[in-house]
Amino acid sequence: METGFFDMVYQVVRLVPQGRVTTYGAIARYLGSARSARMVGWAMNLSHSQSLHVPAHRVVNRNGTLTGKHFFGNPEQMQQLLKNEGIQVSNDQVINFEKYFWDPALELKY
DNA sequence: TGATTGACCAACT
DNA sequence: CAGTTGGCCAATC
Repeated sequence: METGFFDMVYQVVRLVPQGRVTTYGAIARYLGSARSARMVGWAMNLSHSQSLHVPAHRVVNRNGTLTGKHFFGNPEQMQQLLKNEGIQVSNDQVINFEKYFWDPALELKY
């Protein structure tokens, strides 16, 4: 098996608990500070195209902004999914982002 | 096959 | 304070 960066990204994102969110940078940092957060967004782009079960709506940028909302069926889809998990979103930003933030480096630690 | 780009982030100018 | 640049990996042109 090729242990590509993308595969690891998918693994981590899949482990994000419901009602929690993480960031591109946090994932990238968790996999190795030498990596870059750009790839995480790339992986998400591919994940939507392919039939991978990745909750991309739980991944936002470090500011808590829904940068990838436009990549869902409808831009409202991402916000609705988060809201459905009990996360309030206003103006494309997660309310109390720090509170819902799930850092793999802290929570996962593997 | 080389160059470009892409859902980011932090540092620098 | 806003715009630019470097970094990193993989896919697309």
